[in-house]
Amino acid sequence: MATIKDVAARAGVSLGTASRVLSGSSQTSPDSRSRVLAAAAELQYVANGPARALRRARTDVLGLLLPDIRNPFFSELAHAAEQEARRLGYTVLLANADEDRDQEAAYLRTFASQRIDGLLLAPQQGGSPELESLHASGLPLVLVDRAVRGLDAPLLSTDNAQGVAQALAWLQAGGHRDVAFVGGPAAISTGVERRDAYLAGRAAHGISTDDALVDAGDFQLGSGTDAMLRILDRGVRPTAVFGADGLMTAGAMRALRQRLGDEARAVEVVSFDDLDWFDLRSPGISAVVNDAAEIGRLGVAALADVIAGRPVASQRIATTFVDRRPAGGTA
Amino acid sequence: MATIKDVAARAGVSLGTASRVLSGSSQTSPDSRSRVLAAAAELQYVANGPARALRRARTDVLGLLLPDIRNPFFSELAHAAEQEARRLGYTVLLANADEDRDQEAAYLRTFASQRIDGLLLAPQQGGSPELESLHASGLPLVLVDRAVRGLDAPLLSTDNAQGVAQALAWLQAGGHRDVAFVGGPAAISTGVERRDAYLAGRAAHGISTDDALVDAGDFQLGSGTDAMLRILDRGVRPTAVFGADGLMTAGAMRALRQRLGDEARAVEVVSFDDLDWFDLRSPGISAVVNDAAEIGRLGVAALADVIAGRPVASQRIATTFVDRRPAGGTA
DNA sequence: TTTCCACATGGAAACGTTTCCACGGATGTG
DNA sequence: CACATCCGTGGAAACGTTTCCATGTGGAAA
Repeated sequence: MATIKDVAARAGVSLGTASRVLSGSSQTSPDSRSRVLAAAAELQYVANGPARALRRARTDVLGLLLPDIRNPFFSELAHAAEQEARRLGYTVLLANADEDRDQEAAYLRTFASQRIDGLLLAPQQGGSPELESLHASGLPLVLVDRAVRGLDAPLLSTDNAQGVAQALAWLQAGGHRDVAFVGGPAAISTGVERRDAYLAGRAAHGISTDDALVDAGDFQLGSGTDAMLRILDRGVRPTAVFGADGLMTAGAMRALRQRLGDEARAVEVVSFDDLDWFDLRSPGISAVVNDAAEIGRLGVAALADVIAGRPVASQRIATTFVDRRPAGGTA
Repeated sequence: MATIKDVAARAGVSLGTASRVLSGSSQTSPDSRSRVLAAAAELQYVANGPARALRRARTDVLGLLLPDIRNPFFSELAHAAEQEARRLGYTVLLANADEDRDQEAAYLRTFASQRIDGLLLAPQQGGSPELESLHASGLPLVLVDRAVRGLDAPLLSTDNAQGVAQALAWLQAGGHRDVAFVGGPAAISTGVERRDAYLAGRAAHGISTDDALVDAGDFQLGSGTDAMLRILDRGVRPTAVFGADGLMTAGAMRALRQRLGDEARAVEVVSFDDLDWFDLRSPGISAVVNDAAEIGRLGVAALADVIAGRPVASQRIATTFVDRRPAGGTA
């Protein structure tokens, strides 16, 4: 593999000059410039990233650490973040914590060792010593989707209260009293915020406050099934279901079908997060639209600001709502 | 940020000894060992990855370049690949080509510059100069899911012919004659293989050979809708649809609903790729199960073998089939 | 013509590791 | 007791860049 030294030799210039041409950092004569470029092309020169990173003390790499890449919300977020990072000249190192604190900690160590320029993180519950020390070390850090108690970093998150209010209004318009709520983990900020907003708002929207109708999962599909089964097995018979994320809503539908068979279709469904296929089922599934792409984009932009030393504020992203109730309603 | 030099000084040993302790490469006395470890802990020493990579000429990083991370097939593959890589001591650098050749080429350059130890690639159509030269440079390379003409690298892919045969058998059992086929791109090997197997096998399974029933997309959801709309607008009226991947199948269903409304439910659907929610729709969507996780796992294992210089052979992964036709059939 | 400045260049230091080499002391064998 | 061996260590080179500093050459200004 050719080094810059080989390129310099072939071009008949010094190593320093070759570097100046190749990195474009400083003025060079048109003559040496063209000779170096030609030599580099002939030798198929590719700069050695680690060497460059070592010397410049930056890598132009951003870390993106997500809880679950198979969750469409996060894969969409990752996609948008990557596009934006690319636009800003960064490469993204994507890692998947699998909703597991140890794995998150392990990746944080890896990132620290790789000397990434900044980290975009959708954290696990409660932080970790690794996260503390990474932040304490001054690594530019931006949180997305979820907050960490006691960690002072900019956060880009959904306006959960707004989204829940939209869902509640929709439930009320449908005349529902017995609504099953499949919430998220009590240890994750989005779980808490959505649950609290729901519990606080339900009475005002004419919804039963019977807590037998409420259960929770961990934002993964199977847990939504389990939670809904627990609810149904308490003997209640909801006329609508509200899931705190897209995957758990899907899981809850599976539970409904298991217990109620074809009658499951009579139960109206609303989800926090809109998935691709929610319009394909009949009747359609209404949803709070949680703009993952926007969060990813803004997150990377904010991270770039932090890296550049510009001030950055936390931000709530507004939700919209898509009503897929068949004309005529249910009630 | 503390360096190994600081650690050595604090422990009262030479730089070389500190390195030997920290990297565990060579014997050290218990005494210096404990002193170095203590010093490292006190200083919160984190090894500088780029420096290490520069010196050792390896990074312990694998590249994973996928066409579309939002496609559940690939996000599942990525997840499994990452787990396996982690198990083998590698970090994964994940990148998303977005079904775009230029972006793929750009990432290949980035990977080359980062000096990754190996690349797991689900390529775009027809390769690229960047891919050629990367492979020519001796970078360990394993392909997943898709082949590249003229590129001699191990390939782990689905047994597309088998999967199509399973779908054909199912269609025949359902008594279908007019079957719409939404194929993949003619430039991608999986697209070609599935289409060829279907076209070659349909007559023997009692399926119409009218090519008005056949169209193609690009493996993304919207393209499935478009293809299906084209088919329907030719005036044919299929009793079943076969989609060449999960997303396009979903897209085709959207088209059916647009054109046929509630009667769309009478059209039976079978998909190459099983998605999470195919059992939730009624009637259920039958599917060829394409084991993305297995491909990801085996791909990384194969890549590790290539890196270690062990011989590696291409491999076809068998498909299974899940029949979700309601008892009693349709015919 | 002389002085000065700008600018392109060559050489060398520096980034933080790993690893080679040589040395010294302790251990074991004859 | 003498010699060979082994093992842990210190010192230094090397990895491939970027960047600082000094030098020389050109042209512009006086």
